Amino acid sequence: MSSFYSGEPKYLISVDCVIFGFDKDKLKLLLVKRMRPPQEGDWSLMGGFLQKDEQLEQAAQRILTKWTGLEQVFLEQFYTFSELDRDPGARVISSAFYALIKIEETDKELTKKHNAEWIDIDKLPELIFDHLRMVQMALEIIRHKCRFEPLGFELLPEKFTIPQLQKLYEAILQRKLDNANFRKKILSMKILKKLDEKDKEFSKRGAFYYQFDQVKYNKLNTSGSLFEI
Amino acid sequence: MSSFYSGEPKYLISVDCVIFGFDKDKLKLLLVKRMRPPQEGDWSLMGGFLQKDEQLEQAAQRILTKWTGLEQVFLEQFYTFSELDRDPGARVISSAFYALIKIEETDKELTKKHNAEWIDIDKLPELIFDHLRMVQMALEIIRHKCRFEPLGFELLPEKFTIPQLQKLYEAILQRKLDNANFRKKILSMKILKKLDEKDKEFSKRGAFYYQFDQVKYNKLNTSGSLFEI
DNA sequence: AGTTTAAAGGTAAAAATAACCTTTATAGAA
DNA sequence: TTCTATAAAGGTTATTTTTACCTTTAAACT
Repeated sequence: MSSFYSGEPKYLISVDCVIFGFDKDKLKLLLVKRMRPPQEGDWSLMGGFLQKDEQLEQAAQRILTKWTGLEQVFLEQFYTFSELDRDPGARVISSAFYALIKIEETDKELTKKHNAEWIDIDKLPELIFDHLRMVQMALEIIRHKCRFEPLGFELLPEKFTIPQLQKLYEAILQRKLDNANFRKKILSMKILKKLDEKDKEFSKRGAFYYQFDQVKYNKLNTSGSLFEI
Repeated sequence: MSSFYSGEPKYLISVDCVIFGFDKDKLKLLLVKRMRPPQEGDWSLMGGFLQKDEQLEQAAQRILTKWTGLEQVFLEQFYTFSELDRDPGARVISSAFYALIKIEETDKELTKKHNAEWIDIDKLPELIFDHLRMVQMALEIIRHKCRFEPLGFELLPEKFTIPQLQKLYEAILQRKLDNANFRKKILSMKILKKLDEKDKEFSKRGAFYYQFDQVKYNKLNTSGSLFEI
């Protein structure tokens, strides 16, 4: 049956991952200093070639795990790049994914071992190939998407405070939000579970910890009304 | 330099196009009855293999032109499908695009010659491979996207009436809209140019024709305020 | 001239948003 | 022990937006 396709060209396919994290009120990106040619010493996203027994999503997961130790994280394909000369080494079609992860859950040893570093989103170094374009496209998408889907919680620890959540949205959306109105809005959705424990790191009074309630969110979502910041 | 990549597997890459049109108040899809194996006689999206000298976007445009005669239309990549057995004939990675086109501008001869037909979106036949999944994903995306970007105008003739535009949005969003409120909203954006010509096909009074004003839209867009239905 | 119909314009209640102000809990200083 | 400073959290009000629904209008056809 494959004879119908004989004669058609074949291509190398790679997967590149734009990995976002949040730390100290800043949106960060996990980048790696290439330890091997081509362009040894330059910064790049983490990537790898699609293997015969896997699909793109699995390859992306494999790469993410290799660099962070994490499994089961928010990981989505967003575009496949195919410019003829995007990789000067060969014609490589690259499917790009973005991941939103909780930095504190990553395997620091692994990150260090692979020469990867968390870089502030507005202090990016030069990146190889079309990786900067990938980052920009991913940013644009999550900036839009975070307003309609509960992405924010993917970047925070299991337990977080409302002010922390607000800081995260301010970092993603690049603008100040009114704290009273933000609190009202997020609490009115009834998708957070209040814990009776406080975080006193940032204030004397302390801020209550909350947890995202996936079950309540699913109900909200299927009932038609939707999450919106 | 390509020696760094030697030993990595290569794949067939195809492009599939989900082509949307709008006619008689119905959202439609251009589908084709396969004239050659595999699965001869079955319905499918229009597709083709990525050629050596082109990138995915160009391949999609080539395929679109082949079946409709159109160039310069709204065409966007939305996902790359890579399930191991998605095509029983061989391992084929397929990048899927959706197109929004004005049916009346298509080359009817060409469509007919290639055995393609416009099918009502809620009367879809069985589709080969994972093409139904592609259609569903594309639908989901344009349903969301049409609320924030002026996609609608891509599906209507250059000149259209407000009631026509409303019918289109009702078809995409699958719900009735209040005609007075719809009119107010769309006109308040000031992105339409009123012509002094009426369409009297659907009412005795007749409805004024309007044109989408891309320049005004760009101003609206860059000035921060945004299109929203 | 009267009837019918969709287009187009208008209005008022309700809901959501935005701006801003007040109170509260607590650590650390006085 | 009391005072002070600060961020958290709650409250108030004006403004804007949305929603539902009603009225008028233009033109074809009786």
